[in-house]
Amino acid sequence: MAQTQKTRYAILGALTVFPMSGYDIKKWIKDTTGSFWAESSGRVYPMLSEMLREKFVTCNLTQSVGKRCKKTYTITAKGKAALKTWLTKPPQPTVSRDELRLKLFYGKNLTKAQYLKHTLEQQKNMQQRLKYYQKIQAHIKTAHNDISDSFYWLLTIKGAIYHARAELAWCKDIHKIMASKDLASLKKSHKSISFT
Amino acid sequence: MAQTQKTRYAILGALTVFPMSGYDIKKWIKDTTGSFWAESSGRVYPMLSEMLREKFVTCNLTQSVGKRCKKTYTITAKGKAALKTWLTKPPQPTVSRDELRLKLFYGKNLTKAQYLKHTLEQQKNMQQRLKYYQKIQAHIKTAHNDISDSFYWLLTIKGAIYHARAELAWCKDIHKIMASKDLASLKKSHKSISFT
DNA sequence: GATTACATGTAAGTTGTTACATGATTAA
DNA sequence: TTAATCATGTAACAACTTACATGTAATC
Repeated sequence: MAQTQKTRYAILGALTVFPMSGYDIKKWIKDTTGSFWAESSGRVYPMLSEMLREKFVTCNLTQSVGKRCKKTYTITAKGKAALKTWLTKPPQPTVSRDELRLKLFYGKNLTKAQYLKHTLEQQKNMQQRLKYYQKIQAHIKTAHNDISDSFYWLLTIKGAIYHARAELAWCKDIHKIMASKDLASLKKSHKSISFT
Repeated sequence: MAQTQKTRYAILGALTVFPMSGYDIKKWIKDTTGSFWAESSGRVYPMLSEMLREKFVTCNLTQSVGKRCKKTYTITAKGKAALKTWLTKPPQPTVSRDELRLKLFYGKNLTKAQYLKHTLEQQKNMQQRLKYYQKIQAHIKTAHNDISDSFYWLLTIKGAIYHARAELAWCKDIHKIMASKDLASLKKSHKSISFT
C-alpha cells in the first residue's frame, strides 16, 4: 500500500542543492550518489512532470547556449516539506542483489581460476573506486565553501571509503587463502582459516 | 536485450546444495544469502514451473508429514550447465539503492537529532548482524563436514563481517564528530575532520 | 484457542530499465 | 567527420512486490 516512490526524493534532495534541469539531475545523481543510488531518464522526466503538477517543484525555461530550451526546476516549500518528512522516516532496509556475492557463495561450482577472476576484478574495481572517492573528498574540502552541504557529503564519502577498504581487505584475504592452499588440501585445513 | 533473470540462478544455486521445495528454496535464500539477496514467493514458484518446462529441474512429489503434498525439485545436468555458464560471467555491478546513505547525504535537511537517530539505528542493526554472522560462522565450522560448500560459505560470511565492521566504524566516527562539535561551530572546523 | 510454520500458488499493481526519437553543439 | 555531450521525452517491456486464497500441522 505504502507507495515508496523514492525517485521523487532523490530528485527533491538534488534540488535542495541548487535548481537543475532533468538532465542535470540525472547527471548529478550519477556523479554524487552514483555508488549507492541510480536513476534512469525514463523515471526522472515523468517524475518531474508529476511533481510539477503537485507543486513540489516549479519550472522556468532558460535558453541554454543555442536555441535548445532548458527547463530549470526549483524546489518549492511544499517540496521541501515532503522531502523532510521522508528524510526523517527510518530508512527501510532494501536488500540489494549483490551478484558477486551470490556467485562466490556458490563458488563450489566454479574452478579456482574462475573464482579468482571475479575477486581480482572486484579488487581492481575497489582500488579504482577508492582513488575516485579520495579525489572527490579532496575536491570537496578545497573547492566547496558551502559548508552546510559539504559536511554531510564528506561523511557519506567516508562511509564509501570504509566500504571500499573492507572489500579490498576481503579480496586480499581470499587471495591469501586461495594461494596458500590448493583445493585438494582444503579438506584438511579449512577449519583453521582465521576469521579474526 | 540481455535478459538477466537472476532469480533463476539463485534457485539453481540453492539446488546444487540439495533438492528442495519452493518453500524450502525461499527459506534457504533468506537464511543463507539473505543479507545480499532476496526472492519473493511470487517469483520462486513461477520460475520453478518455467525451469521444469525447460528441463533445468525435475520434480517429484513427496508426501510430507500429513496429507499435504510437497514438490521436491532436483537440478538436472542441463540446469547445472546453465548455472555454471552464468557463474563464470563477470557479475554486472548492480547499483543498489541505499536509502540510509541517500538520507544522510542530504543530511543538511535534517536536525542533528534526526540524523543521529538514523546512524544509531544503523549501528544497532550492524551489531546485531555481526553477532548473527559470527554465530553462523561458528555453526558452519562445527556442524558442516561437507567441505566443498562450507569453504565458500565461510569466505562469503567473512565478507559480510568485514562489511558490518566497516559500517560500525563509520557510525562511530560520525558519532564522534557529531558529539564533539555542535553544528554552529562546524563552519570553522569541518576541514580538519580526519579522513584517514 | 491462537499463532506460527509449512506449503503452493495467482493476480494486480508498482517500479524500473532499455531502446528509441529528435536534434543542437562542441571537441577530438 | 565522427563522436561525445547537452537536452527532453515516450513506449514497450522486464522485473519485482504485495496481498490474497487455501489449507494442514505443530506449538504455545
